[in-house]
Amino acid sequence: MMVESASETIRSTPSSQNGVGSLANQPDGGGGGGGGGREGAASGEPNGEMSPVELLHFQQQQALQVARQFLLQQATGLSSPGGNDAKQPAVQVPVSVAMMSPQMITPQQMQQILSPPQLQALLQQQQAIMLQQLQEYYKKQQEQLHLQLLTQQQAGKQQPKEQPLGNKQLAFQQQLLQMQQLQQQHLLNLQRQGLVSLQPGQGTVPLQTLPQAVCPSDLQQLWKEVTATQPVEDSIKQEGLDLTTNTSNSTSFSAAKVSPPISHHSLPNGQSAMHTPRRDSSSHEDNPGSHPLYGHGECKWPGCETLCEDLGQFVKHLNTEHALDDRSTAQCRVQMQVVQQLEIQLAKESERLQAMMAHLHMRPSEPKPFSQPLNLVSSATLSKSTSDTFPDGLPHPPTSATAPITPLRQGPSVISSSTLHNVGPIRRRNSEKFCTPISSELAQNHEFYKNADVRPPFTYASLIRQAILETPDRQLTLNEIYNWFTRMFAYFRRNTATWKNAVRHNLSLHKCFVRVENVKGAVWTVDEHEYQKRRPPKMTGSPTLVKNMISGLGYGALNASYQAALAESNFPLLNSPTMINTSSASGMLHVGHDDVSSTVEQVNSNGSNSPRLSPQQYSHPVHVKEEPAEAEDDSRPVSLMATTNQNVTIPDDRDLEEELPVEDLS
DNA sequence: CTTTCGCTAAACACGT
DNA sequence: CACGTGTTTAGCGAAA
Repeated sequence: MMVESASETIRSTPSSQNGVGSLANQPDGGGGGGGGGREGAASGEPNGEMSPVELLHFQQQQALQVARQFLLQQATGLSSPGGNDAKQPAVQVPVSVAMMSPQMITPQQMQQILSPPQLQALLQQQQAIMLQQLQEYYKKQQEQLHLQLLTQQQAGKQQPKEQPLGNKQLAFQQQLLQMQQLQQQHLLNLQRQGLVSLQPGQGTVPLQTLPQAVCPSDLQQLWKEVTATQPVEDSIKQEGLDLTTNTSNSTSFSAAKVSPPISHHSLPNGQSAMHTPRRDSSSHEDNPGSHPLYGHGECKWPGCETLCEDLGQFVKHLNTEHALDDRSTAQCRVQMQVVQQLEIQLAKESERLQAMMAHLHMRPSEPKPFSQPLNLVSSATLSKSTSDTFPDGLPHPPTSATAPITPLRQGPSVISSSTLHNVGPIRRRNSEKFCTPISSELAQNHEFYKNADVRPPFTYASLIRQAILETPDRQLTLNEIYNWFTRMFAYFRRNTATWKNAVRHNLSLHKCFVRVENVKGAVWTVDEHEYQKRRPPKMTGSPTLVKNMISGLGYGALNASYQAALAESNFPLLNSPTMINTSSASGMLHVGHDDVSSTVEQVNSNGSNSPRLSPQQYSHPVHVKEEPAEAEDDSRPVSLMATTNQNVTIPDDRDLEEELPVEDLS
């Protein structure tokens, strides 16, 4: 009797049991009380033990919150300060999209709705937006205060009598001061995230402590040096020029730039029309009459700052002063380096942010208890696993790092319906479906899963298999499997009891996992044959088969061998469905297409998924969502195209099966 | 509506 | 006895 409710009950209880979950979110629950007193904390409050990292996280979080509030206000039309909202409308769209939705959706949901890269993009976008808004807000506030102050002063002059006035003034000044302090602080925090674009002109902040990265002043310095240094031997010539074009936009540095491209579609709730890229700080580029290197009446060529009355003059200046010569190319190179550095920095910081978000948001503030139940993670495990992780992680810079160089990171752009479904409590089967491209998915996002506490969209079986296949000898002990899970997925660093049980359960339940006695115990191996067999349980031969295979089992059949091979080599490409989908990537496809094709269908229909994909395409699939009937139909044709080869193979699954088994232990 | 699938929970057996 | 490993059963929810 109890049993029945057990699962339900358990689900909810655990969270309380471990309590950790909720507490973790409000780290420093006590600190929370402290509220705004980060300064206090910094100066060594009671909990002076708070590690710098924690502090920083906390600060960041707060800064973000402030920004969010402000944005909400704006979105609500309460724009407080200045009445000149000329630009507001443009901003509002993104705001509503980027900010509001997160509010309505739990972070967790977001995680599940969006594919990792999307998430990344979204996060960054949000950050950028918030930062800009924040900056503007501060500016306005300051102006307003100044104004008020002035008014007061004047009033005071006219009626120089009571002290209340003096008091008022004082109050204002204090307010102003506070404002500035606050601003400084937030901006500082933001800088730490490497996202603020400080421009000499507009930065109100001293910014003495820019993290490790380049700070504007340094930059200027650098520029001067370069400029002074004159010609560099090996001028890059034309190529350099081209590069310039690419980088040019980065003049204003990351924040603003990074996000726009990533953009907004793919937002679950409303693909709210178009959003004008936020302008604010970088007004160029929206205005046809402007130039990325021209702003605020001066030339923005690094280290230049020459005043130009108008665009025409500027252009002239540009052509004369910054023509294609050694110096310019050298500067260009420097700029490239700068940008690169910033990108790296950005990647790092955003990764950190993700981790933070993942960590802080894990608890479902939702009525519906999610499967997320506990944060069992013993700190011990955590630290351990993380350390484990690092070695791996280090070599390759954060996923995002690689991407930024190109216009944007890989943009998955679309939300897979499957993912959408994930939203809820469980990701179950869809994972199954999508597990198909597991290796590729993993390959693409492993960095993400490693650090973000997101449940991977794969079944235990497929994960186990992946783990095993990844090893040279295709065999693992139970413990090694555990380790693989924790190493590869942040998600599995918690609730160990649960998922370990599930792993064991899967191992013994599925025939595809074979236990082999070994000298020093037992190891588990994968019987590919069984594995593939398993998927299409009922549909043998039937026409549906194909479809099922494609959708559900995808993986197994066709790619088995590919998979294996790929897996062996560390699941490098084998790129996902997406690619196909895109077809843009046609080049690479040949290898994986089998696999892909099988998967493609779904992908197409769902529209989503994936990860990497070519950015270009990205704009299209926007609306995806899930349109059952049509989507399917659509997808079909498409997949066919992609699949042609495949179809040839598919006709007889028998064949497939026979083929597959090839390399494993029979 | 039924079946299948995957997940979680839990009981139990065994060996160390 | 505690713990890890395996096996098995049961119930639930989602998808087919």
